[in-house]
Amino acid sequence: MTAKRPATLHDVARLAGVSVATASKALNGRRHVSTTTRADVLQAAERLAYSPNTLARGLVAGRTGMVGLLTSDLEGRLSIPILMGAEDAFGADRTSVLLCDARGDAVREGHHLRTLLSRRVDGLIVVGARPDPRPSIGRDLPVPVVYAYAPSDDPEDLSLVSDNVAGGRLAIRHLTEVGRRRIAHITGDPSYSAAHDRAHGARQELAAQGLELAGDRVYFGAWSEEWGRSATRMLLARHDAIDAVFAGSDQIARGVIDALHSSGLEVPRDVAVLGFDNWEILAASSQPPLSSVDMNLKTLGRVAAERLAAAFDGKLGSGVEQLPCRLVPRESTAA
Amino acid sequence: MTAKRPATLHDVARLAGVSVATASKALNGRRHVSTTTRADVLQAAERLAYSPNTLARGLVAGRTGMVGLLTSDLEGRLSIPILMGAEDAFGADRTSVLLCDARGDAVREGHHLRTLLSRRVDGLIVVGARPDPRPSIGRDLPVPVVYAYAPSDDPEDLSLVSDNVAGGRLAIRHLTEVGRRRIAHITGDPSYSAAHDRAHGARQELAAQGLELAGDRVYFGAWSEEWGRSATRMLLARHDAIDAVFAGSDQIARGVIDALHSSGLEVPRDVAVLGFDNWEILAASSQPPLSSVDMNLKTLGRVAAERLAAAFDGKLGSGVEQLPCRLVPRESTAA
DNA sequence: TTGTAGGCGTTATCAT
DNA sequence: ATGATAACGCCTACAA
Repeated sequence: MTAKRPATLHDVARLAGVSVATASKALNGRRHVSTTTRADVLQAAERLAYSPNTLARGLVAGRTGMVGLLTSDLEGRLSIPILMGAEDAFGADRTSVLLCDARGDAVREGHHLRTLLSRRVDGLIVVGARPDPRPSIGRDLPVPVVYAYAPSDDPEDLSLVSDNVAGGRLAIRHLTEVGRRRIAHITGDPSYSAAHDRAHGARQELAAQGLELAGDRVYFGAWSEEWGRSATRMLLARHDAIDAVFAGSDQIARGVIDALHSSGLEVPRDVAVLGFDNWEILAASSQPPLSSVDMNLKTLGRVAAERLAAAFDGKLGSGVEQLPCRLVPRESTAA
Repeated sequence: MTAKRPATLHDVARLAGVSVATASKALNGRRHVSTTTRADVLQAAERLAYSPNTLARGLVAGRTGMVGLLTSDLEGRLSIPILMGAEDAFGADRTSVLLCDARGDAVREGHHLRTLLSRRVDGLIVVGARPDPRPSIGRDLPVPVVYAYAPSDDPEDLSLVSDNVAGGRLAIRHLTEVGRRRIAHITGDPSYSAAHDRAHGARQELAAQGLELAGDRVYFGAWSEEWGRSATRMLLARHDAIDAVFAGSDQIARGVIDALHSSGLEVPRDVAVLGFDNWEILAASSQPPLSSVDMNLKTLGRVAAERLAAAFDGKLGSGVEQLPCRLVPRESTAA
């Protein structure tokens, strides 16, 4: 409620009747402190509710224990899992995350970048809004930078992305494992490289199994339910014997399910539907619950943190590192 | 990429051939510095790409320019808008936000709290996962605390919440304005005070207009699509002449729409449907797009920041402050 | 107008 | 085992 100045090491030392140096050692568990002295100091700290000033500590250590998370993801759908993964990897007590939302605005991003650097963050994680290459935030920054989800367009930077090709393969493998053979692929905006990568992976796996893509082609369109619905209608109008749809996103998948139901088809009995993103709120509450490919964003965050931590002492790698996706089966593809 | 030590004020001063004190004054625009000296210093700073160390500055100023955002909201649906509002109010360059996710774990929350305090944040915003009173994080904290979305159970704390009663009234007013008279209310888990508040507001406004709740009672259940569906079926089984449903959440609303469609009813022609939360991803991609009551979370964040800023010099208020909701009309309630 | 000196809270070095 | 003391980078009296 009110403002009483927090106790300093000085206060603790004085109360314990020792010097600040001794108090510091005692509190940090360093050697060369007698057991009794240590106890005295600890007790004094306790009494004063002493909490070390991390700022001052950082000043001398040359490390702040903070990393910046620079995102353009307006809803937090990407940045929150990534943040959680990073927190897990760092250990929340040693490293805190400063979250800055650039809201897709380059000016604001530059602004946040300067602020973060002036706060002397130990490292930076840059999260893009879409999984395509994005402009690098610069080469000669004083701290290591890891790009997550959206890779940097500078090959010298280190980027961590989901392996969308493998994700596409994974999707088809799952559908064939549950016995489907006539699989169509409805996906989103063809200007997204991720759409092509997933489609490419799907084709690879189909070919490997001697199957062909149902519906004659990949249905590119938009990342929306509406596109899922209309593409499905187009697909059904061909009167192909479809028994599964691999959708490029969960939103599309919901549209697909919707259109299938409208046509009197049952999911998964007549047609299995598989989504992508595993956006919990959409996938779990879908009717039936939607199987989906999860991009392991939390792992992405964890690995980003690990790479940063490694870079704190040593050097950072470069290039694009692909991380595997994971399949989350629910009822929409039940056997 | 690599680690070259950032320039310090010392470096700038040396390059400009002045003392650090003069350099400091020049850079901070203080008086008693000759024009030429100032120019020299600025130029030196420019050449060295000098960026002041905010930590060191905070150490002497006694203010860090950081606030902690302690959340339990796993998806960021609440905390991200609140964070954005806070950023707007503070001005992102003066104040940064440390986001910590307690993941609904009291131990982790205490941990984060200690970390934030030891980082000497200037203030704290606590965001709960559900809009019911939550345990206070403590009375005698050294910094001002504002609770957002979920109020503190300690009346001495300052809490900012959405006015759910007014939200309920708003919902009914909108539905009657588009000509509906037989309005039912399907809402979520009755253990949520927000469910009762919204229902209460709805009843108030209905009474004020001389109307009665259709369906005989408020349908409490769960915050899920599934409940929306089954409640709607129950409702329709009564063969009342419903012409609108006010749903307690967007998820419920989607279930309602789904069940209405299954019964051959058209939205909004036969039955208008209004949601609550205005969760963009759900509301906008619904079929038809869902009108919804928005809790103005961004405003909540902005006001939280304002209250904190006011508390930095002066004292913080207490009690629960209710902020108005806003209606976002889409097609599901079109006239 | 400019520079010197002290202090913010901590840690680390080096005497004692 | 303990305690001065010097950093860390910055700001601000106060002196010159």
